[in-house]
Amino acid sequence: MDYQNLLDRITQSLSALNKSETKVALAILDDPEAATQSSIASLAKKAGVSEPSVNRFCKRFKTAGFPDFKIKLAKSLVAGVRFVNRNVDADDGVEHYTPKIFDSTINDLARARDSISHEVINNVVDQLIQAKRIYFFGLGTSGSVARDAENKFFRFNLPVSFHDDVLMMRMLASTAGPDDVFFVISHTGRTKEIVDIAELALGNGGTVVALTSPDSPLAKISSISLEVNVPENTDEYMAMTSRICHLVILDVLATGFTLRRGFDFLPHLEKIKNSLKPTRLSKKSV
Amino acid sequence: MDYQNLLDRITQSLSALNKSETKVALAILDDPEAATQSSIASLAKKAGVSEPSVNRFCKRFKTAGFPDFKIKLAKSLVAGVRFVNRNVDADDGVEHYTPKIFDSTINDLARARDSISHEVINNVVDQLIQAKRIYFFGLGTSGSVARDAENKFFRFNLPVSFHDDVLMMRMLASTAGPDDVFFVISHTGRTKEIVDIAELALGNGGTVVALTSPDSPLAKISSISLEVNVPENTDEYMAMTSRICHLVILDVLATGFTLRRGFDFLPHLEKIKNSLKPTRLSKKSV
DNA sequence: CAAATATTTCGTCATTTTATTACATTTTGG
DNA sequence: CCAAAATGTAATAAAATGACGAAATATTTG
Repeated sequence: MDYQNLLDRITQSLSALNKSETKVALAILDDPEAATQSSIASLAKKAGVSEPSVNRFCKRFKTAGFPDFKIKLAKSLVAGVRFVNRNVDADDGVEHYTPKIFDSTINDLARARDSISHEVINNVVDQLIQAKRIYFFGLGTSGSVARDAENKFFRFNLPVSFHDDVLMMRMLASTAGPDDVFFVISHTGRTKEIVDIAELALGNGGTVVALTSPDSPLAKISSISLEVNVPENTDEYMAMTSRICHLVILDVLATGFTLRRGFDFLPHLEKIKNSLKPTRLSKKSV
Repeated sequence: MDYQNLLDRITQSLSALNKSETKVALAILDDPEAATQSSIASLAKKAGVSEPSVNRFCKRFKTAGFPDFKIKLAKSLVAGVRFVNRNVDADDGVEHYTPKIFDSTINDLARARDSISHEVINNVVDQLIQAKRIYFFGLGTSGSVARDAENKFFRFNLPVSFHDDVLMMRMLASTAGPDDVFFVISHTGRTKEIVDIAELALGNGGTVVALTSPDSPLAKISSISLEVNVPENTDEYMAMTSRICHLVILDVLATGFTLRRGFDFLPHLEKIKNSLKPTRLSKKSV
């Protein structure tokens, strides 16, 4: 799926266009909203070119024709989903940086959604279903992701734990068995300790599922790796969105898990829900 | 502009449609993306109705005609605006539930982006800037969010800690001072213990910032409350997206913090980055 | 309750609008 | 002045819409 915004592509290639194409481009950029509403004839008239010129313009941008072009254009016009230039500037006020951060997160999620391998997800769900025991490992930010995962999978009545302590990880990895799944989370996939521990677990017959970036050392050695390609943000201001993607992927896995196990697990989930009720203030009180 | 999503409107009015209109609606909902690509003829065929029926359907939804309808539909399909029918069904395969979960998360983020108060964010950033000490509190899932927050704010060279242990929380709250900010995270905002602790901290002169749902007991008593309205998911399969929103809001706050403090902090961030380098495997190795 | 009538729903077909293709002409650059 | 690219003209094809009437459904009335 093309997540490169059409409107931006037009702007960017303005200089590379020939005479009539430029006319068309300007006519569109002048009022893109109007362009999505008009017929090829009226746009041609506005641009001062012939209808086939407009048509050729559309094909130049790899769209099937004018109607298809209009649809792609309309999509790129939707409020609040500008995929470009969403970096925070030093002089941004709160009303600028807030939507920018949301948008860049949304953007990365959309990317992850379209690039994730369904087959791998299925395989990982298989592994989790078969596991007698699941360990979630992560350091730093990924530690929080691992902690969240524990919280989630714990509800499935499975022996599951999370660890953000390399010594514990090492000990557990060294006693790994064939029924143990080590779910190792690492944004970079190149933290020495983590890679070592994964290798240790593998060496002892455990299964290592990695949630990390493509082609990283961790991804390479793991039994299965869920690879998320989130562009590294060199920008100091920028949030690390990879952890958000990781969390959502864990949601996906948990869902896959529930679906596979079938409805027999719902009562169990209900029990956990109920166990929390006494700790809540009722909606009416206070 | 109509910010009521077309796809949404179709789903909602499903019950009010007559026979052939229902057929058209189902054909569209089955694969909205495909619908935006097809001609009136092919859609009519897929729905098993005549072409004018499709046309009438379009006009029923206050669009000029089929082409206009397709454009409005396309807009409602853009990432972050898929408000509809994204609940996981029991018979969904991996290729269905994966995008659904991503989409519903994206959707909630877009909602949060548009509903969050910039003024409140500014106020919270003010509080964080002034704070001599920041405590992030959270239980369960929100504990992971708090942990992530600690990780993030720690980089600002501030005394900051996270706690997911109610006893610790209580002790810290009971020794609260005017320079202490208690950043309390709770999805529901109605966990007794948490509300008690917040009140304790307030009583001792501390500032309580809540990240929770609107009108909850916690929101009501806190000094400032960042309210996120994420629709409660009754669906057992569904992921809890509120924590994702919370994380992004913390990213926003961290960004606001950095911007406010100015560039003097960048060297400090650089130092932390460098401190992690020796733990990484180089890109070339392995 | 049934027949008659009105109303809504929906398809057929003709018409119009819109987009595309093939080809001719013009322009541009060497 | 020729070759190649760019652009327009006109014919064609495709798509969408409108007018109309038949069928189905609902409503009234005897």
